[in-house]
Amino acid sequence: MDCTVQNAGMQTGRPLEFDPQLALDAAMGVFWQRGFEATSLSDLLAAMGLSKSSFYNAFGSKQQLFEACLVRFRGRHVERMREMLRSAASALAFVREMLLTNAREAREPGPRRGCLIMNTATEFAGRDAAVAACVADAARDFAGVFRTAIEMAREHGEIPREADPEVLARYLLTTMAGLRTMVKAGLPADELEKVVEVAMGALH
Amino acid sequence: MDCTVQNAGMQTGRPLEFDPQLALDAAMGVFWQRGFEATSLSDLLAAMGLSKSSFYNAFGSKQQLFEACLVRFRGRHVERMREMLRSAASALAFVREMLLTNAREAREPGPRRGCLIMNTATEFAGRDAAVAACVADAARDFAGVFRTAIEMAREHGEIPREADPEVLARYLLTTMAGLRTMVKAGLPADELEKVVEVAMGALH
DNA sequence: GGTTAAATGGACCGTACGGTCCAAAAATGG
DNA sequence: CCATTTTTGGACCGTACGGTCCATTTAACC
Repeated sequence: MDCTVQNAGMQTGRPLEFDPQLALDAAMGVFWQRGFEATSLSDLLAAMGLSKSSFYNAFGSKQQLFEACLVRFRGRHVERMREMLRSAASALAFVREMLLTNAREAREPGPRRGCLIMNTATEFAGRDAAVAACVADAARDFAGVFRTAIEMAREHGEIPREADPEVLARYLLTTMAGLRTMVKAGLPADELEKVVEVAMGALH
Repeated sequence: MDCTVQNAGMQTGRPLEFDPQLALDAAMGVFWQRGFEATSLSDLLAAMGLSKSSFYNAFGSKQQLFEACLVRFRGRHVERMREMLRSAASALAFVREMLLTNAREAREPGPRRGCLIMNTATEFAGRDAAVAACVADAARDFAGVFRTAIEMAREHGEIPREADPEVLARYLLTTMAGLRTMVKAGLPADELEKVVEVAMGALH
């Protein structure tokens, strides 16, 4: 990130040999799967394909990299949510699909990663203010998309007019976080899908 | 634990100088607050007031101690839930109170610990089978109490007769986990209390 | 008070951690 | 092909990790 900015202005000399964005993605994957504490520097170097020097040149420190990953994750997933909302048959259909997507991680074969933001809220947010801020920002963004969906649903009469979009949005975010936790706790996907239907019942 | 069992049979020689249960409680507190990875052996020794030798004599290893803490936490909190249910004005009142208790952690001044079981599900359960089993067992117990409450509520006509207690119980557990995550993410208590009311709406 | 069994403090183990530093290599612009 | 600028690998830093070991102390039983 730093280096990108530096090089943007005027560069002579050897250009970067790796793609910082790609390296960031790789790092994000590791953090996502293992969390901050359990991820060692070597884990990161291996995943990113960097030497230690390049790593510190480009990303500063483990924690700075982590924060960059949080920001990247947030941006990417908020965008994905917005796309889902745009292409959904209805606002409520989007909400259901969103929750189901979370529940269905339990069906995937590999390890359960959950959501990087929620994982971080649980593991790390209490100990570092900067990280806590990243998490809070991301949570606000996610809730914002839900809020938009709720407002749309209200316009279309899918949910009662007196519903409070802000509260319902936070409720949906809460449910999402809960689903991810239950996936990690080992509940099977089909039971979580039933839970989603119950959760949807709170909207009308 | 080991030593307790050993000593139970027939002991001559010096008796234990610390209370294993108390030490276990102290360790649980540290793990609860910081998680497994972020808790160092010295943290544990300081909190438990033990020397390294006594620690390993009595508890085997950091991870064995952690699993013992999980079991203890589970037992204690399931019992606490059962008590709450017993002394509640109604089954639904218990459910509401339970969720509100989780939401209100956001109002407490100190650091947010969440629920040791949920924290562990998020941080650690994916990496160790024994720990995952502890988490799954605890989740089943918690859900069991909710299930009992739902069945009682159904008997008393507080919720529709056609409700599925098993699914609703899992829904409540999911909501609980979500609330704890949102507390850690920094949402204020009064907003989470509104979320609880929305969540209760899914029961009827 | 001797014997015995267990707990105790503290030295010690190798390893891995996150992070720094530097000399050498390499790719661009002129 | 030279000069410049940056990357690069790898040596190196001190620290802390989780865990082992042992000589000593301690308390209970006879």
